[in-house]
Amino acid sequence: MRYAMKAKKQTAYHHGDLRKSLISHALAIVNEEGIARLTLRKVARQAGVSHAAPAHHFKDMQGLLAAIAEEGFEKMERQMIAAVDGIPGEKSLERFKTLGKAYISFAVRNPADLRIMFHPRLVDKQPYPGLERAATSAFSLLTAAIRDCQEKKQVRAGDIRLLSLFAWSTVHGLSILALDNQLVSTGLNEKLDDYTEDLIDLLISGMV
Amino acid sequence: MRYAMKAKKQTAYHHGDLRKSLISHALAIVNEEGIARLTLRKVARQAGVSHAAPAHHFKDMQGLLAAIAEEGFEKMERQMIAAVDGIPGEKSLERFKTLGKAYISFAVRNPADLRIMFHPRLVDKQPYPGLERAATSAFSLLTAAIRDCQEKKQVRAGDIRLLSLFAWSTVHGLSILALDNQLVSTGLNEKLDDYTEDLIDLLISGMV
DNA sequence: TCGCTAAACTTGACAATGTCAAGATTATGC
DNA sequence: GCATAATCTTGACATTGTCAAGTTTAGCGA
Repeated sequence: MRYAMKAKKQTAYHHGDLRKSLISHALAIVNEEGIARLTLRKVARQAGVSHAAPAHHFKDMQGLLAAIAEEGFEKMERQMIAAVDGIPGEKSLERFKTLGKAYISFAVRNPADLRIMFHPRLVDKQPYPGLERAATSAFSLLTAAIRDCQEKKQVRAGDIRLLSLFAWSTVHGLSILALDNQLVSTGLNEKLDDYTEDLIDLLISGMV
Repeated sequence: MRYAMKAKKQTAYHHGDLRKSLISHALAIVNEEGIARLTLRKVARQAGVSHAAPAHHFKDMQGLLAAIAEEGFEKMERQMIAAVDGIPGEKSLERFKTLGKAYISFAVRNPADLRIMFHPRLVDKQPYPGLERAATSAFSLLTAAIRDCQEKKQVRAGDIRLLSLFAWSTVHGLSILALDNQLVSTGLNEKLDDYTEDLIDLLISGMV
């Protein structure tokens, strides 16, 4: 259905588009059972394929995670770009604010992606140049937006790295806390959107 | 050596203080090899004990993690309290700032603890009331400090939960990024202390 | 269309792991 | 000093990640 074009070529032996199938099944597992229960063999099983099949697309578990993370950063970047699409260039602060909200929005709506994107086993991205590129590229959206605000005097001057770090920490911190359900006990989860809005206002008032 | 008192009672069969030993070996493993390589059997091996021994102190892997996390939150809280110890009560903002720095300092100096404290498998703390208490208690230090600042008009009025969330997100976000070495590529790791200082100043300037 | 090479996938095996049940050893309180 | 509980061991089982070697299929040039 989803891979109709390839499905015609599909046989009992060749899957059609196993790579995509494995990735989407892996994401489903992480979403439904948590990342602790993600297993190479389970992914293979759900894709209807032998337990060693994934190794031919991703060398090992880490390879699978890296591939998912890379696509995750790309998805996030696309959504961030789409979010600021209609906003005119002179409204720098508005664009920055929207980027931050898009980051959190992506995190909350795609918890599985975020978990894998920041998985402990992927801290060292050097073995995966594609992943490294994707992560850097997404992050540089924030940096560029802040620099733009600085140039238009809408944000205080100063070390761009410090300001980026501040913004990233805040936005990433809220994301992690939110999708860890660390907020459930505080009753914030329901009004997350409101809080996100207010939080970013606080963030900005620290930067101007 | 370390457990000299108990060591006298130690025999070939009974360890002496296996619980503490297991915890410290687990932390060492996470520090040296990363949390992905933490294994119940390895911990048992390093403690010089059979592979099933840990089960008698912690029901399972999750139980071990919960115990370590609980002690981690307690350690963090103690260090945060110690950090503000000499600061007079009227310097509310100074106290809050110091708490934030202590949080990050603890995170960076005890990466293994922090990783376990916020381990995905411990998101649901309900099965571990001690852990839940310890976590809540540590977090409430921040909240109380902010409330105190509000009462002394050193921080803007408003929803205390929002401000706490903001502070926690920022501080926790920087901690996570720092100990994930997510900052290595930006070259910030060396000057982390300076950046921490500046970051919290930004944080506060968003809150006043 | 044939045939060959490489890609895609399977089968089988191995060591390691978490966890359980049952047994052995030691400490402790009465 | 003895019963009982706490502490630890032994052995076993299903499951996992990862190889190595074999099987099936696709793509492609002649």
